[in-house]
Amino acid sequence: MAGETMKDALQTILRQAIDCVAEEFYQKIPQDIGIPLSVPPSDDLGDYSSNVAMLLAKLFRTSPMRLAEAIIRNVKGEAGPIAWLEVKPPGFINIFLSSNWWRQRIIDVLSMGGDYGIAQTREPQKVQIEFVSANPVGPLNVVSARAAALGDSLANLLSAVGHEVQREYLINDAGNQVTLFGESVLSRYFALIGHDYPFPENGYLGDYITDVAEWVFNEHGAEFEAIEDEGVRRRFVDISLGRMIENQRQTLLDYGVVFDVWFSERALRAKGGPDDVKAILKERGSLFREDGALWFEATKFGDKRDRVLVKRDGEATYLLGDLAYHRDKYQRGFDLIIDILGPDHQGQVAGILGGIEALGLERRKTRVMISGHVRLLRDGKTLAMSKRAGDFISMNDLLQDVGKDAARFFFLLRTASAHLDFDLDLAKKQTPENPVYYVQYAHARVRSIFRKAAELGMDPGDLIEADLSLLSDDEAHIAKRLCRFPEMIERAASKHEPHLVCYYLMELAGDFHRYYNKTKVLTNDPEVTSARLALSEAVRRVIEAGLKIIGVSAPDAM
RNA sequence: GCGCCUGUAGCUCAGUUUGGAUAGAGCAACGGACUUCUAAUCCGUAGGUCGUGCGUUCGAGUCGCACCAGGCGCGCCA
Repeated sequence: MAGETMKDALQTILRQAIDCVAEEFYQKIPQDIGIPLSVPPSDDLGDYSSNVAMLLAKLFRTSPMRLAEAIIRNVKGEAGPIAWLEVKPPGFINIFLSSNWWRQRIIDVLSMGGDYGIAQTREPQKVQIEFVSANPVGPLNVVSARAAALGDSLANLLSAVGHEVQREYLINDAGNQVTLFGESVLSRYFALIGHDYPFPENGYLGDYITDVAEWVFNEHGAEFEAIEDEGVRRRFVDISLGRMIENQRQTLLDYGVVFDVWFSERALRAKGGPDDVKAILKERGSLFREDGALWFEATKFGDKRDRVLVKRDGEATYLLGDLAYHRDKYQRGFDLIIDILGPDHQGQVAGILGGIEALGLERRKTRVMISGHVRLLRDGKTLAMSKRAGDFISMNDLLQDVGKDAARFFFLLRTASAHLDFDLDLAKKQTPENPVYYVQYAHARVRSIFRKAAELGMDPGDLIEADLSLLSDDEAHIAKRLCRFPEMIERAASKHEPHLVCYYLMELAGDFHRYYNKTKVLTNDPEVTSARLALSEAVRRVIEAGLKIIGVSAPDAM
């Protein structure tokens, strides 16, 4: 069923039935009606359920119950997976799939290998996701860690449903903060080579500045002594900056995140990006001068106030650079541009989107997501952090402390925009309170069963050949969950909500843990054992696939 | 003041996009299960004015309006 989920199939079947009923009632139904399908609250209400009769009753001038009855009379599903249908007041159509059909789906999982849940969408899009994009003047912090988990998982999800995804990191390598960073490092560096150099006002105080200075000194010695020379100074700053960027890249790599493009803002400026934006906006009549500054008439494009693009001193503002950047993205031909911004950037969203529109670009191609605040808790208390003073928990510290798997999983446990309390003690605990281990343990348990089987000299044979009809209804219930994996992936991808993956995995792991405690997989009956091993292996593969999407490892043993 | 986010069990949160059936999970509490493929697990008990009010609807945690509470953002900073 590559590319088509169970839901799609059922919708088609219902649609056909409704068309038949429409003829019966001499009614035309609009083409664009959707057929809502949901999973009912309990198993005795069916495997899927639709309220479509309640929605169409008025149109058909009949009661929801009568319409629902008429629809199920017209369902032709003899050969299909539908076992029977029921109508329940006030007009639900409940669909029961045959238990045997569910069991057979285990084969799908096993035969599709790592591709289970990976479907081709109807319209593959070229998508760009830009995230993290932290200033290269310091180590990444925990907010970046959250954005990284979010962006990378979302990218994985969108790829999984067939989009072509590019991960991009914008390097803010132009501007004041870079100068300030350079001066800060320079001061430490000069101390190392035995000279005085004033530490800049509002300079960066963190230890990492000294680390960078030491690194430069170790690599290049006193080579930058002649700092008065503009060329020497520029090289010093570039080298220091490069070191910092490399540091960030390494941290992200440790986190399992690899960017396809590292986009330099400086290069964009050199290409004249900001000038082009000014020219276009001027031509379109969206600029004006006031108080010696150049303004963009953002209020005409949905912003609540106008925005400065070029300051009185001739310097470009952040917004101008960002508009140039977005224009560049549009020129690169993406169908969808996703920006994941930190919570402190929410104030500029209206300006960016307004500017995009003012440039004559399709505003709706850009989707801005705000990744929420992160508050770290230790011993039940909030950790205060100050970046300028260099007193904060970096992303590196976090990875050292709780590890990549716990960090990524915890960040995805909340919806993207909500504030998040990250309990460092909990994330470290190797106890059932910690959901990461719960899921990983289920995976390791399956591996363990197979190890045991081998130890006992059992030959499970080719699992695809297993006689799945030997499985019980309890086991079919797990197969149902497996079938919903592709639906969940599609939903998570289209809604841009990677956290759904975590919740699905916790439920599937729960199913398996319960099963494991209740049922022995390895038995004296080779046929039953094979069938149970097939189910277990299918569970393992789905857990592995789900964990892969959120960038968490699937251990063989714990 | 304006904008964004949040308010669901003692705690941390799903569920709100597209209204639907007895509102879910984990933790904490209490009581149980290890001669067993890993007890990092499982079984059971208990726990709720879905912030408040009004409205729309056959039906509202979900939609609309108003209000209350908390967080954040509102620069010719990035």
